[in-house]
Amino acid sequence: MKIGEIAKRTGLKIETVRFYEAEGLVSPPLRSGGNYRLYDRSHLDRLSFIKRSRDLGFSLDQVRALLRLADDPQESCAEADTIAAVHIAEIDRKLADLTALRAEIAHWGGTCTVGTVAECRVIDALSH
Amino acid sequence: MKIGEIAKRTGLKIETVRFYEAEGLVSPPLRSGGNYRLYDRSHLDRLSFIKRSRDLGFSLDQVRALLRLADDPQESCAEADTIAAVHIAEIDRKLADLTALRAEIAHWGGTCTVGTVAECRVIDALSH
DNA sequence: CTTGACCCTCTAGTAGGATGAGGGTTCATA
DNA sequence: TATGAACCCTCATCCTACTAGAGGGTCAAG
Repeated sequence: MKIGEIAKRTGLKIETVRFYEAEGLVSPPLRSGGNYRLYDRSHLDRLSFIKRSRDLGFSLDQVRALLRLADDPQESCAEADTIAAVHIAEIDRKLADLTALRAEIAHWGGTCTVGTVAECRVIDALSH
Repeated sequence: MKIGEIAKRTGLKIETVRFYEAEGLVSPPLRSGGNYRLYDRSHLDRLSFIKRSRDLGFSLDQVRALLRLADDPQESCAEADTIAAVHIAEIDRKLADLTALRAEIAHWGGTCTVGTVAECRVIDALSH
């Protein structure tokens, strides 16, 4: 299949598929006579794996490591577990940060649409 | 005061202070005979405002808009309210995303440190 | 033979800085 | 007077993970 179809099937953009190839995350596919990339099932699997990992918030470096592991089924699962655990910890930290942020901004009280900036709670909160 | 001191007082890095100047968020300060930047109280206030806004997650473009408003106290508060409301909505969206993510990853079950990649729940979940 | 959909490479841009090279300044101390 | 440490300067390059655009080639249908 050509790049447009694999993009549609994986949910990636065409440019992103090419980008992943340039980054070495997928091997360069064969080319047609007209120099078009021709993908097969294994590319589809690999790109889907990447897409899914990215959707779950793993960084490209983490994806790289996960792919390396997935490529070698004899390898121990420990490293994959560690990557997942680190990622969960990151998510929890971000959740805590955002929750605190939301609380702080919400604490400013409702809107104050009627007044001028001079009495604006938003500007005031940022100034001190 | 020189850039090192204002950086320490605002909690910004020296490079970031210079970056904000290059971006037009703060006006260029006076220079000493030796070409050092010399800041005064107004710079300190402005940079603190920026730092606080950034810490609360506003983008530099949002900060720019907030600064413009803060500079003109006669202006209506409505725009500042809108910026804050948009930001809260963004935070809520991110919170929802991260919560869903966390649930999905947690759903993989605990770790599987003992096995090989072939039976690894992490790799398996990413493959399908 | 042309039109439109698709594909190619290469370059540059995005946010918000971080890092480093290669220098100049200031001030206290030897 | 020299010198060393701490501070400052500009300019260029790098980071993540793409995205957009220029300028062109390919292919099938009508």
